Amino acid sequence: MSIDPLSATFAALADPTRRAILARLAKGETSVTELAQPFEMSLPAVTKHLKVLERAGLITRSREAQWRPCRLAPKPLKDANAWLEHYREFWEGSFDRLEDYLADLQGQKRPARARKVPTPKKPKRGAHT
Amino acid sequence: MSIDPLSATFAALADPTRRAILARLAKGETSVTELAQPFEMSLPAVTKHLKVLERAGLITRSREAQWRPCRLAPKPLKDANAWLEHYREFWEGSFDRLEDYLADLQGQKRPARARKVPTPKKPKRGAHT
DNA sequence: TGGTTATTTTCCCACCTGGTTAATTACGCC
DNA sequence: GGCGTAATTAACCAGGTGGGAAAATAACCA
Repeated sequence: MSIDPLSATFAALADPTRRAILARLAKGETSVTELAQPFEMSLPAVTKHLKVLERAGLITRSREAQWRPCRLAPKPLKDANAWLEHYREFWEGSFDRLEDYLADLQGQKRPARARKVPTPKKPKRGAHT
Repeated sequence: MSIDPLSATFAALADPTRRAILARLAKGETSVTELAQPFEMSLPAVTKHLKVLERAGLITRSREAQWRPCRLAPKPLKDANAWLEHYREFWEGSFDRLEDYLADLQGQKRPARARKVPTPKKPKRGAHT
């Protein structure tokens, strides 16, 4: 599995069953059986999902007699959000040089768009000193 | 692959290489070769990453002579953020009944925590009518 | 038409994932 | 100790993913 926590978090979130589990957990701590209730899958399958969530640090588990209740843990969600936040300016419409080539898109009939592609190493053939 | 877009998005974000590609793309559209530059991996490997990102709708590709420049697309990031936002109250410290059992955690020496586990089906044995 | 550059496709590999069923562990209770 | 409930582990399968090397495309240039 992924070494870095952020990858583990996103990987854990990349499954509808696990997201549903988190949604349910946001309403309060529950047992595995309770958690498995709304799904069509077997209990072991749910256990595996919980393990993924636990490895990602998204849930913590305690022991209460023979129950292992799960509780939502905030940190990974917070970290994931922090990463996304980093791009907020982007999806909200105002960017760095992004608006530059967005504007460019509008007027892509103009020959001015020639600078769009950085042309990384084209002139390497004879002038790369 | 995942049918639902959100899963596809999170799955795409669950890889450091792909996140690095997005970070680079946030600074401006570039070619595949340029994008592959900072990584140790082969060009085909990068192509595959781009395909994952494209399937998730995180990038769009155009054609500029023999280059297929990639551009960051905002929607999936926005949607992922919207999903996370849903939990913001949670990681920021004030929740529904969450604060209930968080407070409970603090005083877990008190026998009051007996209600912590919902005890889904325990009393079924003789008094479940 | 042939050459050069950019990128993708194909085929290969090892490994993780999501699911199954069957067996096993962990408690609490009587 | 033995039963019942909660949950996990084990073994297995299909399929996806991340990587590589080599070959194939695509588009421009001369």
